[in-house]
Amino acid sequence: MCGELRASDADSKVVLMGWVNKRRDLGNLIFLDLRDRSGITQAVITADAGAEVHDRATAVRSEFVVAVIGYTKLREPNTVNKNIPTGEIEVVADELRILNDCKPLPFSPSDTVLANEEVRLKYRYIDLRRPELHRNIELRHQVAIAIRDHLNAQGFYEIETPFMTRSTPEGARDYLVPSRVYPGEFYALPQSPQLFKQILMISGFDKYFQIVRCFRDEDLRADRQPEFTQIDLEISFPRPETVFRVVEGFLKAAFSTIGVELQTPFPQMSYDQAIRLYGIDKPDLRLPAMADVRAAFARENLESLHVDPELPVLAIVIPRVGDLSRKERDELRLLYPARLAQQNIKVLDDTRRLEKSFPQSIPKVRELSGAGTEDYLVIVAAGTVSFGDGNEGQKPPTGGEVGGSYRSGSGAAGNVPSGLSRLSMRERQIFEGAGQVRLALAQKFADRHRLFERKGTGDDYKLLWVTDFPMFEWDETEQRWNAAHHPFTSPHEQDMDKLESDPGAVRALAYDVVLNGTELGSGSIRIHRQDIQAKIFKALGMSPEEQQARFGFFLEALQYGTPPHGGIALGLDRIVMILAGAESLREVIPFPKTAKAVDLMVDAPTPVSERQLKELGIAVVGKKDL
RNA sequence: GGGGUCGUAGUUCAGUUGGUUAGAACGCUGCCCUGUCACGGCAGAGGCCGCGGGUUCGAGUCCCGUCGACCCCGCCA
Repeated sequence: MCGELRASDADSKVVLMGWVNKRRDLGNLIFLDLRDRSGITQAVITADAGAEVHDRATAVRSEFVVAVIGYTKLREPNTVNKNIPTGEIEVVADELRILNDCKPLPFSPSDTVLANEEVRLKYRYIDLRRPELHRNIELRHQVAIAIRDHLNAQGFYEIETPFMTRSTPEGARDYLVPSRVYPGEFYALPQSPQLFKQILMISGFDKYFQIVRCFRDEDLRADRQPEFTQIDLEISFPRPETVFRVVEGFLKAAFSTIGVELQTPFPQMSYDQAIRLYGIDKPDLRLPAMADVRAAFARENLESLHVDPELPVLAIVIPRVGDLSRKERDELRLLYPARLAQQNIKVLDDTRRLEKSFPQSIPKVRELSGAGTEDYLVIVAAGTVSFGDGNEGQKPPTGGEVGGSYRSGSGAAGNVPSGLSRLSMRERQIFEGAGQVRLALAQKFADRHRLFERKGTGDDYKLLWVTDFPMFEWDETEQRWNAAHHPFTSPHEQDMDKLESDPGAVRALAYDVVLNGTELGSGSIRIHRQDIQAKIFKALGMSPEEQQARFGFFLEALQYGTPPHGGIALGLDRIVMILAGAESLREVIPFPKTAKAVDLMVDAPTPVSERQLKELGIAVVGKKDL
């Protein structure tokens, strides 16, 4: 093939077939760069090949499909091309056959500057010829194979589940498929095979996996497509660690396809710790953690800064950025979340001025946060005075003495095993606000701190498990508790008694695997007992009728000998994206959709004929008047 | 649903304060060229300035609307 010939192959007869990547016509001497999926080889057409071959070579253009018959020749030392693996050799053509011509292209796979993504997506088949996309698709294949091999070796069965099904309990909107046989009724495409895999456990297939397409009708992002691929698995009789070891095993196998050796087991961190140290539930461990530096300041100092001394004062350290000018800092503020002002959260970014005002404090801050003098230091803290608005649910209490806002008192009892008090709403806002500032800064100064650069070692990839997620989240608009993961997630045994008294304190046996600040996958130990399931539904405020209507079949199944079970699902697209070093999922999916869920190549979705609609019993209403 | 960036030749881009003939590079067409690899040289073709409206003597440029691509928030494990 085109990318395989080396100096050792000199002087052999070869036939190369491929696309003309580039033609260089020097008159009586013509070079063709021949490309196939393995790479590029230069073919030479000299006068010796005869007039007919020469004429054909003259007629050739970019992306013609040709066959070159000839022999391999070592290049003269001064004509070797060091930029390509086949550069020491070339194929001297005796014969050239044009297998197919090619119209002038909207853009060329060999272009160094990429065309607009709209054009690339419309002519996806041309864009896909680019070696970079070829590499990504190959990588995807290799990763999938490595995972299959690993799971197969561990005794997992790959089992398919239906695409035409009914809604599963994830919270996203469904893609619906109308039924001709039952007009007015619909299948739903699975958001995940969640219930089917749990049923498989009930059926005794105690190790299941599937590399499977999932569908969610939600707004898209660079790392979200409406259809995406999950590595889905479920195990009977597991502890969370059972699942962790399996995932670590196949990720290790997947990463070894790019020559990276991962250290296992991955570190673990509770959700609570993640919020406190990183202000987010998917921490990027490549960057330093935040530190509460309240102790570095005297209470009066904080008060003089209008900072609430009862709440965390968080130092964010961005290494090797150095000091910033006033102008730079002003520009940075635009990057901070607008919410901070509404929530009355202060960002103190003028360290020099702080140092002047509080000469003893800043060295202590540096000590507590580990910030060197080369590093950029920002402090995020809760403001005491609300300027005008600040109306965000709980106003900071007026008056001098400021307690934590509601709920923080109850947490001090120490009922959380980590020994930390439970986060109040206000504390959460501060941690999360600081976490966002931290990420914004890290992104902005990536080329200065250089922590995102790849060295090609396992250090480039910081993986961890985040555990002990809260079981429920409070839904402000609906004024009720929602399942944070899904309603079949098992609570911690120690927290069972709080299901009714204090749902917000119940921790779930749920876990995420996180890589460099990206959530790769999410799973849990499931509920296998019907009585506990009923309690959860009750805590969620779901009536028995509603339970029956949505999950009746499953609740029934639970009662027929369900083993303890649990599992996880990981986003294959995201894994490959990170391994490929790509910025977008579209770079690792052969036929992706746009941010508005349109396939520009086939032009989908489209309206359908009245006849088709009628047969399905569907009438379209609310078409935009045009 | 909200915010931002962008839309000019096949492609990537430039286009001054609103001014008369809208430019460049690559690609394309023709000619020349035996060591190129971003080949080189000469000549040429190629434009609904996304679309619709407005302001103006005059709009690629200003205003309003609309469509599309991308990024972010909301939403989504």
